[in-house]
Amino acid sequence: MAGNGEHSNERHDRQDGGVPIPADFRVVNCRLEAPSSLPGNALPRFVAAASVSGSMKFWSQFFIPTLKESPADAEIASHKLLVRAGLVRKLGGGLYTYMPLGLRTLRKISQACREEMDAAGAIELQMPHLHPVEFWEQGPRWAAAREIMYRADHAGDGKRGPRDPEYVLGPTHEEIITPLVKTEITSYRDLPKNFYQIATKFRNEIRPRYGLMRAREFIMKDGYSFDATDEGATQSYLRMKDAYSKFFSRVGVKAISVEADTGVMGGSFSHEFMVPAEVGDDVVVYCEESGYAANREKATSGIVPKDLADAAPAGAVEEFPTPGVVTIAALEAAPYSVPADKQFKTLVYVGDGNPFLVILRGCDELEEAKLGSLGFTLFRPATPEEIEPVMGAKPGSLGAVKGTIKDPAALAGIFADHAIRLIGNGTTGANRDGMHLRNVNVTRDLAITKFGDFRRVRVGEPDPKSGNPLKIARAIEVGHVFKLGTKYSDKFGAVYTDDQKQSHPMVMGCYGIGISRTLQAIIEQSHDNDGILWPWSVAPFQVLVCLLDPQLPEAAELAKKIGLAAERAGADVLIDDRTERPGVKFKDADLIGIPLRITVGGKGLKEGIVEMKWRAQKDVAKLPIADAESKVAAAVADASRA
RNA sequence: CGGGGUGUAGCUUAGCCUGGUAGAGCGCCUGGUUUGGGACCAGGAGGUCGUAGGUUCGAAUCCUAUCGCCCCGACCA
Repeated sequence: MAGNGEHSNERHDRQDGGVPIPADFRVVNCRLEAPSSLPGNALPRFVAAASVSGSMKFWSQFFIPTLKESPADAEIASHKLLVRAGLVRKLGGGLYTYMPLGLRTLRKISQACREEMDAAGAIELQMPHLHPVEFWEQGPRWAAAREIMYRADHAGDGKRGPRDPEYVLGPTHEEIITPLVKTEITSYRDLPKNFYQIATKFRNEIRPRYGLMRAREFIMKDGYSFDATDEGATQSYLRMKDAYSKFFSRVGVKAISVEADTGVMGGSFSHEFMVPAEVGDDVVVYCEESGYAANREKATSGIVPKDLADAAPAGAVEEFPTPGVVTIAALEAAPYSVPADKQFKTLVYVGDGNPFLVILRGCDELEEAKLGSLGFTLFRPATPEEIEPVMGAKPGSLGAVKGTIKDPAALAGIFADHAIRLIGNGTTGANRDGMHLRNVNVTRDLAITKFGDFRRVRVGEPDPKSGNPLKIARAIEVGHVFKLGTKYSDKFGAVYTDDQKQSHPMVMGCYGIGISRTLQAIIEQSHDNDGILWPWSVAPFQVLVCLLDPQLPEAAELAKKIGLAAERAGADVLIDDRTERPGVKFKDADLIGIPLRITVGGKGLKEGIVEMKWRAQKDVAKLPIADAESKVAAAVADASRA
């Protein structure tokens, strides 16, 4: 390239047949050095860029910045290890650079995912990250989705002009793939189809934390299936669920699938893949005996017998004064002494602008996610200012007894948890401050719009299947399969024509795997006090040749030969050729967690041996030098087969 | 968005309460002694104490604002 900025004035000047340079691009003092002027060891090398494996790497020429101490902002083991082992570095809250070592594992996870998706019949494509906002505005969930979306306007002078296009950064891609399929697929002959991509997603997490666990920018495999029939969609769904199980076991993650919240979509269903972990921010309810497992947002229990008969009224409703009593606990105490499970809890929510009531037992907690089944697009707890004009009293004295609500016409509904039928006759607020009602009978006195399951399940309650006590554990969600139905295809008009010339909406499913989150989940699930224990399948390198005396030519030569033997056997090999003391090398080796370590040193050479040690095991095998290459190759072959 | 905390060298941090012009460990550089589980000795570089105001003779320290980060809650894959 010419060494001045003259051509910056020429529109679309071509540089050496390369890309055109826009007229406003100014080249200042730009000079490219000829490759021959580079020092010999800096000559560019061309290797298969997309390949995870490749020629073995030498630590001294690679880049693995390990740390002795954990960063101050890391709370959990996997986050600390990610940073200490040099896998990631933080740019800002919820934003991480994948360092060379971390990128290798990330690629292996992606590749395993890709292979399982392909094997299950899914087809890879790649959609833009930058979405014209109209696609979202036309979609069925713009109001809710915009809360987590980033806007991406042209930076320019810092303001978006009225005629500038407006973009958002994609948090997921239903709104993009559905219009695509609508225009490209119109016949039943082209169905079913299942598309996926592995791509970065952007979500404005209210509170990013735990490193890659909850990030603003993260890598996700997202897939979307399109079927002609509901039955076909179920088949697609089950095929994906099966592929997910294969994927997680392949990358060494013990994930369990649980029933998940389906939100506003009646008739659809959903499973999440969960990794049990102390630090998980999801909660799983399960029963080992029956195999029942569900996200707590969705979980039900069998505390209400199916054959429960409604209680007969215990007497006339009676108002009694309760000055200052505004909590369940206060009414439980003397002198009232009403047990919490004999109280009605009346909550006021606002759904799409209209207040509605939720009635629970006093001893139960609302599981807010379950309100999603009521069909509101957005809902939230009502404020005290909103409550009083409708109910006639402040929170603490509320109830749903017929005739006591000040403005019942304002309510969008009164929704009751099934468990209130266990109360039969109980106590509730009178909708007059300082007053409650007793002898309130569920059937006689309450005008329930609809019964449903709204309460949060507690540990030890009977499993809905077997009746055994339910257990509860924290978990990390790493995958989610969702049968969507026609929510998006209806909205975007993604229809096909069947063999009777009839038009139908396609039946969709969507499927996500948190690739970067899985990376961290593996570490969270597989580490010890010294560092990471990588599963063979995703280890950034599988064999580490620990060369203790790189200055000894025969040691260095042997290390290289063993490394090559391991590589020929199918392993990715790292040779630690740094001039560090042995202690440092061993500590680093344990920290970065390469599964198989071969130690080559002057001391061993004198004995005529090298050492072979698995990261996950304590014992060290001494291999005669003559056997070293074949023994290592055999170990690699064994591990690769497992 | 509410509550709490915190910001000092690349990393981990002391000093702050009680104002007097910044100290350690790790890492890094130089030299030497070492060399099979994070060596030792000597020397060295590196900090406008997040930023902006204010109080004061004097501010890392006190006050105000602001930004970042962390924790709890709400919310969310």
